[in-house]
Amino acid sequence: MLSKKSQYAFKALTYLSEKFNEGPVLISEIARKKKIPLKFLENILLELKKADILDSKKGKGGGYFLKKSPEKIKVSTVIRLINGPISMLPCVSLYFYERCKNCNEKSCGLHDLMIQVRDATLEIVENRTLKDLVV
Amino acid sequence: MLSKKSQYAFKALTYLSEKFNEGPVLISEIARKKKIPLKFLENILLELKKADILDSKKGKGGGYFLKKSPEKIKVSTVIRLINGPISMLPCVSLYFYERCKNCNEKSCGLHDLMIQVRDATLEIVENRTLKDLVV
DNA sequence: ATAAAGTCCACTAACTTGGTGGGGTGTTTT
DNA sequence: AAAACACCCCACCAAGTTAGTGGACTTTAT
Repeated sequence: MLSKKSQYAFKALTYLSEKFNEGPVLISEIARKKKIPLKFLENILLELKKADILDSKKGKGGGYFLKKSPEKIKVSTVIRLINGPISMLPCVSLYFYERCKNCNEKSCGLHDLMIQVRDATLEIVENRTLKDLVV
Repeated sequence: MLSKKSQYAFKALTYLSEKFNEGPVLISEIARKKKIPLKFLENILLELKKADILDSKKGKGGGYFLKKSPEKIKVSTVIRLINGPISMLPCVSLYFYERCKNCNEKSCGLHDLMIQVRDATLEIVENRTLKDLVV
């Protein structure tokens, strides 16, 4: 399941996608419009900034804005950043791989199955962007 | 991600699938062969029994065994029982549904996307059984 | 200078995960 | 009948994660 943090991140990013190219948006505005706890949102946006997804401007007239256009930001990128692995097992993860102890991956039925699940999921989230979230 | 508990459950169930129709298997045997902490495994097997997946026999010659044949036990059933929801959002879950507050499901881009992910995942885990985990 | 707005650090309550310990209950064998 | 066997059940625990909060600091515009 996606954490609340991830859901907040997507809400905020969707909002910023709608306002893309309209200049900086206040954290407080996003928090109010999307009903996200202000201080928590602060952390989230900062994290997205450090990951090069958002940029910000301080002082009057400042705020947050998308660093790239919405169709260039993949859903999978946001999930991995805020939520963590997309795979259901570490031994099957592309970005968070850890080998299975007590299970040789060559002959593990669960391993093979979870690769299929991973690929089916990636097929979707790697090919959708913030643009697709705006309806 | 699947919890360690879920991974243990699948290891144990795979082992019991291999020994299907060979009579009861000791918890301690499963624990030793699959390297699962004994007491933890006890809890897991009991839970699987209460869910009608396993059955058990007490006293000498006792142990655990599959209640149905391996090809009748779906992977999805086990995941839902031990791990919880398969969906990435509560508002998209078939078995653990909770409505989204602050997000009308009619017009939520993330909602629609996560339905696609859910269906792609279900397509796999609903159509695989314990039999498929034995290689 | 002052106010606006993001940055950073540290802390916390509640919950979940991954266990462990010990006694109780039912079955089989002797 | 009693001992041995093996599952059943309850309660507890440490560590980590989640979902925040509070307060001081820095940068920028006017």
